[in-house]
Amino acid sequence: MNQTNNPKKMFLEIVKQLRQLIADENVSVGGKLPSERELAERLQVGRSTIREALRSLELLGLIETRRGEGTFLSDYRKHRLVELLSTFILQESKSKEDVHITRQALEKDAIHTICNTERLYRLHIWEAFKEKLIKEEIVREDIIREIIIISDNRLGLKIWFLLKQFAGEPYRENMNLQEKSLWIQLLTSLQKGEEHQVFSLYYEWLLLINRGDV
Amino acid sequence: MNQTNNPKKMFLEIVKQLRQLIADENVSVGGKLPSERELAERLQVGRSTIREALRSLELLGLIETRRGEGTFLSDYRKHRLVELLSTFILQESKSKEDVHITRQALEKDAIHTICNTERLYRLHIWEAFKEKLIKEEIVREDIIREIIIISDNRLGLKIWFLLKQFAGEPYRENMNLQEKSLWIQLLTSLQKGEEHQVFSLYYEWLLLINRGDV
DNA sequence: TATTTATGAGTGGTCAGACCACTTTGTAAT
DNA sequence: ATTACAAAGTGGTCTGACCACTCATAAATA
Repeated sequence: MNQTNNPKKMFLEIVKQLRQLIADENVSVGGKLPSERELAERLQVGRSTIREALRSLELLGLIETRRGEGTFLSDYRKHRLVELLSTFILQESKSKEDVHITRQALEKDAIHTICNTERLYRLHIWEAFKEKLIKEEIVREDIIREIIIISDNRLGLKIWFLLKQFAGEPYRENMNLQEKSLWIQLLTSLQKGEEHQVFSLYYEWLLLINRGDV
Repeated sequence: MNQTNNPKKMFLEIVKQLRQLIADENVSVGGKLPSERELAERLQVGRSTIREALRSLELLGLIETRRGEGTFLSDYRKHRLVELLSTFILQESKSKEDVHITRQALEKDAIHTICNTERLYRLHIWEAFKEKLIKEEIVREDIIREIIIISDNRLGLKIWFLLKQFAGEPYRENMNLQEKSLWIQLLTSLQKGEEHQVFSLYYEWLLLINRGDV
């Protein structure tokens, strides 16, 4: 008969009302929500229904609960978009190559961004890694992460971080002399904003670390 | 004392176990999950705990429940992540900008890939849209999606699709003459593999559609 | 026999009450 | 004034009980 055979899903209604309540009472980030028992009474539903709604929001990372204390509105910047994305969507396209490509897309974009807009910060990269690079112990991850951080795309950083984990990349290996040399050149060019040269070196690096696999 | 004072969150554990169960028993899209009462017994927890986990997944749109019938695994493409998070999160402009940037990174990477490797398929793009573009009704989304599809990065496509929804972009608007003209040029260049020219036009297009905002 | 109707088992939806574990706070003993 | 203890408040979980609904089966009917 009707397209949605469930005209009412109480717990969904509660989710909506909770949002309303948060807005109305101006609950700020970190602020405390009414207790489950109080909410049950105020919204005229059973406590279990309230809990179903709260647990849903908790899975999304929108609220935080602490036993014995209460329920708190969490920083919405801590949402789990990416995590949930990876959990439920990334599984389908297990293709390792897709992960590679996507991750590299983010890396390249960060490089592009830095070369074209962030003159001030380009210095930081080189300064931050100069000594470590020349001396010894440093892993690729630290450099690349820093590059993406400086490009100031937090969402991209999150996704990149996940993809890195997911692919089980050899990102934590120590670099040999050849690779270090390459990175020194790359960072030098990056500092100068020589985009073309940076990408040239980046691709050279990709060939170097993928000398066997993929 | 400890940073995470909640070592166990049963309902989160159940969410995990449900995923495992779905994988183990090879429940396919549209397939039926065990009843709540059976799950409670099998996983050795109360029915209310099972329900909290199921309701969380339902809010995400990952499962579908029908009273009197049961619980079913729903098409993952129907998930609600985007709507939900956008209502809570997207108020912050920086997030929105991050979404823009990340999405564009994927688009640019697809263009790059096509220009450099997919000689054979470049023809398809032009052929596929030639008539529609010149004639009339076509939305941006169709073209860009096709480009990413041809670049053959399925993961990138999924993420792009999500970000597009998330940002509520004007992707479904019809294009005016100026925009169409731009795309015709762009696709022509793309077909020839003239990367530099394609990017030039791409950036021109970005300026065009963002002529007011961002 | 074929069709309709009634029944009951199974399922999700909701509620109420009971504990438990934990935190905070206030009070009483020192 | 400090410490120790008790009580209240909170989330976490379980149990049992209904309700509303769907579906398969059996019974009654044509």
